Amino acid sequence: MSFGGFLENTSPGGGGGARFVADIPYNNNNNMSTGAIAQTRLVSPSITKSMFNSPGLSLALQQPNIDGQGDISRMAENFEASVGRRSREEEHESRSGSDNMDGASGDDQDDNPPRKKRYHRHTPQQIQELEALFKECPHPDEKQRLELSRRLCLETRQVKFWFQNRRTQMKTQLERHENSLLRQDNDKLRAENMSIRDAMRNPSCSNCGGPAIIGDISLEEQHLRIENARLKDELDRVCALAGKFLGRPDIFVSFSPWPSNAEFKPGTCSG
DNA sequence: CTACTAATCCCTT
DNA sequence: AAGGGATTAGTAG
Repeated sequence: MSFGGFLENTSPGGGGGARFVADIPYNNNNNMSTGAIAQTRLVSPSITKSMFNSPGLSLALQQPNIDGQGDISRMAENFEASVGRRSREEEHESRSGSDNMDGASGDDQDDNPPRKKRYHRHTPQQIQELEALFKECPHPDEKQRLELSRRLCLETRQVKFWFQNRRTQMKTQLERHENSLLRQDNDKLRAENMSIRDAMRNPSCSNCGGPAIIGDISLEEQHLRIENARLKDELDRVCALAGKFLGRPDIFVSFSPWPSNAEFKPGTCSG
C-alpha cells in the first residue's frame, strides 16, 4: 500500500515494484478557487505569546495525538517515505506553488493527471522535539528553526510549517476552550432564567409561603392604605383635641401606635 | 464521516 | 521576504 503518495506499489503481486509518484504541483484551478475565497476571509487577531501561556489551558492543550504512530511498521514506513521525499525535494528545490509546472510540461502522460499531495507524518521523536521547543518558544526565529531542522533531519520549510500549524492548532484549541466555558455560562444563565420564569408564573407569599395573587395584592394594598390614611387622620384629630384639652400638643408623637409607612410589601398573600 | 495534520496558496506586514 | 490565515488533501479511527 502506498503511503501519502510518495511510494506507490505498481505491482499488485507485491514484487518490490515500488516507485516514486511524480511530484506534481497543485492544479491551478485550485489556486483560483482558494484565492477567491481568500478575498472574503475574516482577519482574526494574531496569536500572542501570552495566549500560549494561558493557565486555563493546561487540560485543553495537551500533547498532540500521535496515537496511531505507535505502530512500528508505519513509523518505518513514515521514515522511508520521508527520506524518499527529501531526496526528491532536493531535485525539485524551492517549488513555490503554481510557478513550478515542469511536471506538466515534461513527461505529462495525461492532460489532467490526478494531483497527489505529498503527505507523510513526522516521527514521534521529531514531534517530541518540536513540541519541546514549542513549549519554550512557540515562535522560533530562523536560527532556531535551522538548528532544529538539522537535528531532526527535516527541511527548514517543514519546521516552519510545523510551527505554523501548531500555532493554528493552539489557537483553535483555545477557541474551543473558550467556547466550552461560554457554553457552560450560557447553560447556567438559561437555567436561572427558567427558574425565574417559573417563579413569576407561580408566585408565593414571602410571609407564609402560600400562593400569592399579584393583582389582588395591589388592590388590597390600596384599600389598606386608604384605611390607614383615614385612621391616621382620625387619630390626628383626636390627638390634637386631646392635646388642646390637656395642654400637651406633642402628645401625638409619643402616643401614635402606627409604625412607619413602608409596612405593606408586594408579594404578601391576602390571608 | 470526522478529526487531525502536512502542505499549499495568497495576502499582509 | 517572512509569516499568517484559509484552504486542500491524505490518513486514521
